[in-house]
Amino acid sequence: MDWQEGKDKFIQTWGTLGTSWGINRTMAQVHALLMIAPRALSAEEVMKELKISSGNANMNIRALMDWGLVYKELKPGDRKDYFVSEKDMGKVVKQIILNRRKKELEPMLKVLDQISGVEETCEEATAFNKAIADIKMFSSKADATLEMLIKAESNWLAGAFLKMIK
Amino acid sequence: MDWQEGKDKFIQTWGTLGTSWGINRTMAQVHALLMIAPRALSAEEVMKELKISSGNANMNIRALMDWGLVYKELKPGDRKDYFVSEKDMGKVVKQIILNRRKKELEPMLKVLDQISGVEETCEEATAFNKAIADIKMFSSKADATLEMLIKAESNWLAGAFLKMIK
DNA sequence: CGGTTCTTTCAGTATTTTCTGAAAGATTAT
DNA sequence: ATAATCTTTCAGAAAATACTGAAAGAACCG
Repeated sequence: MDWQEGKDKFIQTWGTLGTSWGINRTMAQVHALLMIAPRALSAEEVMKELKISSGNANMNIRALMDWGLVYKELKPGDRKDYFVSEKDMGKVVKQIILNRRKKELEPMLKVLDQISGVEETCEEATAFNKAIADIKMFSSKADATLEMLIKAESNWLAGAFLKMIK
Repeated sequence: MDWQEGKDKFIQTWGTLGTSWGINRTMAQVHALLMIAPRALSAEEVMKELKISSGNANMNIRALMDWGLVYKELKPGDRKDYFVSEKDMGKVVKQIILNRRKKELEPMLKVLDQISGVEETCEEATAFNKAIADIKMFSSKADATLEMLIKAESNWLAGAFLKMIK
């Protein structure tokens, strides 16, 4: 297989994967492109490579920077912005977990607190309280674990895996 | 807070959470509803409760059954189908991991194999091979770990957490 | 300054995803 | 069989999401 073909296939696949994780296709494709680029790319190069508009490129690159997956790089004597991706998959996953924990798990825990202990005026209410208590316990445990993981060393993932499967 | 209010809030929140995980809102809401129900519900009850059409209810309930998160329950002398949700959060998460591993991680690994080792005719191709090799190694590790987890016993998650945070 | 180059915004458009409801298909009872 | 009840399908409609490109905004240069 030649390089061009491999590259296109990878970008396409990564985009599809992103879609099923609630990340939009283009954002995932930009990420894929930067992951396999041997050097920083300008927004213009990204636009051309993926055949997307300037607005689209700009917005998705920014989103990736917000997620901490892509960094801006300035070259002396050049007015363009260049972008590089984090290439260590362990760090990529860590950033994603970090973001999602904050954006999803934390709000969920907040709501669970709010709706804990409704008045048990009927069978349904009793079942409800029990279910919510279970979910809350599980979620808190998950939250605590994730917090620990992201604070841990850079090689946390391999370590965590080892402990888990022991 | 009274029961009705808590229930609505939970269903709404669970639906929103589902959305950001690539699960459609209604499917997540049906799941939420069944999670907190003290007994099996009929499709009709689901439709009324969530104010959705029969087709929509039917399709999403089926999807939940495909995921192994909801089971059909028949009552003697009643022609309606009733549905119950898996309520043990550990099992719910396990099912989800199982499904996503099969639907996402496995195809990804396949593609990575296909695009491994493109001819190194330029700088880009070399960088590409390196990036792909990294991603492949990481993904295989993750895959192996997940396989182990889902084969482990039912209380695996709590156990894993305990080991991790120790 | 005024010109040049690059970045950002956003209203309108396009695409994708999801939902509805009526019709067709099953299943059971009489 | 025929009717009654429940389930499934699917074409078209609606809603949600993402994209474009032109215009406005910055930053830099001479």
